[in-house]
Amino acid sequence: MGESNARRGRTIVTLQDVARAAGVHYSTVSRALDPAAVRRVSVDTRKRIQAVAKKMGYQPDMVASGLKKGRTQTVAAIVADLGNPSIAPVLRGIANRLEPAGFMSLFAETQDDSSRLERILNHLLSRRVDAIILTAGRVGDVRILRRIKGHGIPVVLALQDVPGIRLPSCTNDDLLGGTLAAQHLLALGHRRLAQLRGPADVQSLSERAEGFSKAIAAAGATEVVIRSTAPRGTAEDGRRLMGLLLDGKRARPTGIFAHHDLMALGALTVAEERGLNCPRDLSIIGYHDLPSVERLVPALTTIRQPLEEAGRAASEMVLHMLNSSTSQPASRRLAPTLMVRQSTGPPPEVR
Amino acid sequence: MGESNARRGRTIVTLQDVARAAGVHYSTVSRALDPAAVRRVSVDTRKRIQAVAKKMGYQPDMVASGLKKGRTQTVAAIVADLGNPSIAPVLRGIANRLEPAGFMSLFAETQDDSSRLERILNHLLSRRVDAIILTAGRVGDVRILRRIKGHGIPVVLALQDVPGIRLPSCTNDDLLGGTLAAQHLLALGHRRLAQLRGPADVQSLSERAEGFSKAIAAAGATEVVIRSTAPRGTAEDGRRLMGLLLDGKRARPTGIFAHHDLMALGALTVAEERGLNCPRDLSIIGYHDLPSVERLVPALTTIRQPLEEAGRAASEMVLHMLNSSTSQPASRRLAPTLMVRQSTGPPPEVR
DNA sequence: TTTGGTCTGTCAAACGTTTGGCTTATCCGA
DNA sequence: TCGGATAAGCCAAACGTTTGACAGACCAAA
Repeated sequence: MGESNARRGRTIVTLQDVARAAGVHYSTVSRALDPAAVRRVSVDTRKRIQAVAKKMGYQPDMVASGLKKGRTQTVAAIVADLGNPSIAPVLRGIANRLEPAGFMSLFAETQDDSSRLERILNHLLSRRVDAIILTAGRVGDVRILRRIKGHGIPVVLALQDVPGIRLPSCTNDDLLGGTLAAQHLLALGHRRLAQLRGPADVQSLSERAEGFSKAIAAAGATEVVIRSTAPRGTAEDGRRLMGLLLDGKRARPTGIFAHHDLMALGALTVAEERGLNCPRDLSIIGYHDLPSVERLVPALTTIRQPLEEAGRAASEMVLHMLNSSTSQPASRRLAPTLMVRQSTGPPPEVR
Repeated sequence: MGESNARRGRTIVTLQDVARAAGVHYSTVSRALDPAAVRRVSVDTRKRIQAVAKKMGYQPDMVASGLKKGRTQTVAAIVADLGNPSIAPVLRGIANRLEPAGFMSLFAETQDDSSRLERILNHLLSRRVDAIILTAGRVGDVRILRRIKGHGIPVVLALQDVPGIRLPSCTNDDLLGGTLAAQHLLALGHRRLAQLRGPADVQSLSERAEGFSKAIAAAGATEVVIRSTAPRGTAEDGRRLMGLLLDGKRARPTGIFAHHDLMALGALTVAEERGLNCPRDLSIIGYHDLPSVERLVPALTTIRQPLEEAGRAASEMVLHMLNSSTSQPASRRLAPTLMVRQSTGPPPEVR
């Protein structure tokens, strides 16, 4: 044995090696390098051993340590689609929060495939990751999650909720997002408003719609409703819905809330094509604050979600659960913020 | 001991447990479950053990296995910036190629921070990943890479090259990309061409420029060169450079090659602002084929890089190196393809 | 009956840590 | 000088696998 190391030319320095070089037992080396085990080794042997270890380039073997301790100082975040632009900031938030706490974050992608999710989870469990963060996926399989939860390691959700199982989660407050959009337009003086909806079966989107509609109703303004086939939330949908809206027989609304920046973009181009100026003739507000929309002409007013914060918050929950295995932390809803730019302004009748 | 498992309520089923239930020695269970160890256990005990293992929900412990075998069936891919839209397809290519070969892919992000890269590499090594793929990062620190390479595990580069160390890599042929752009415009009849350059210190970008210029020179056409301060490759840069180009005293070029789709977008808006129609008055070609540019008006002609293919190719190299530890595989350059859409057409003088 | 060979399966030693318990050595006060 | 406390470090048993060596059973050939 040890063959494979030798064959591959690895030069693994073990506790044994350091111990031999320092003239002590290897358990002493282990303790000398473990900040928690102070008092078991005198200050100067500790110093000496540390020096030797450093000189020899000793790196603790997390695999061996993991086997013994049952923990590996690793947290995995699983996402459905790495191409989703909302994801990178969340993962960054996770890594940046977890690293100072002594945990490495590793990421895996399910590609929206439930069987792949299962394989990933099995692998991670068998690699003894200390916790798992599931973020922004349509996770159909509650059964799998139940098994993981039963396994005893912390599982928290970020940017999503899974019905049918009680897991701490950290989501964006889409109700508030819709409300903010409405309040902004109302405050500018708009009285006829409309929304370009995304897919209704996504919970966060129906919350956006609800928040928007309620705020309008509360202010006594009117909402023009578009009847249409189910949208998917793309720029094309934005064009299509905006077309329907402008073709409608009712008085044209002046304030438009698109459920996604891309839809807002589509709507903007249609408006321009028809000779309507934004924000002079109508105001458009998007959702997500995609990286590019700030630099559009006109720069898009939109709702920004605190994505890094979501990752951080999820990590806090993980750390909490790792420390006190008893209580499950409460789920959190994060408040989005309104980014006011050039695509919204007072309606024509006010000026 | 075993405390931590119990305390956390984990129910880890070990070989021992299965062996007890099946009434055999645990090493027999190990062999019964190892497809490579056929012939060491009779076909019916094997069947029986497999059934018991399945019923008990046995999952092999990769940590223990990793400790014993020195391998963990895991490959890590390290990226600089997960927000880069080119990255997700590469990672997908990696995961999809490696999974059928029995390896799990895990991802980590350096956030373009060299010290973080070092921490990540140390962690991964000490977790005994079997290979590392570095993709699309500005990796300054050759020293670190040398150490990893000396460690004996396969390291391959995807979408980047690191000068100063010989590592197998898998990059896009930007020279060819530039050539394709030029040839397309020349074939349409354009004789006055220009490029909107990205940062010159990025090797791939200077290759694009070189491929473009050489093809033009070879065809005897003229290239209008823009003098400007260093661009960063954004939409603003596109606007700025296009502005300079249109303000120039020389005859306006009709074929424009932008080094990045975003620059092409910026250029397009400037052209429209000045009343120039694309593709009637001038043709614009971008680079990258970002997800959105297909649905622009006009849809952008651009160069697509085979990103998934890059991930796959890098994975092939890894597998090759894992199997035959002797030879280092040859680096590969992948050919980009031209995506012809509506933003290019024959120049005015030809029609 | 012995010899030799194939099949199955058991034994036990690793892999590199962590950690409770134990053995010394040292020091202090009586 | 002695008993006892404390400090410092050694010992060895885990953790859950993998795997070479070995043992017993069975069969065929001699």
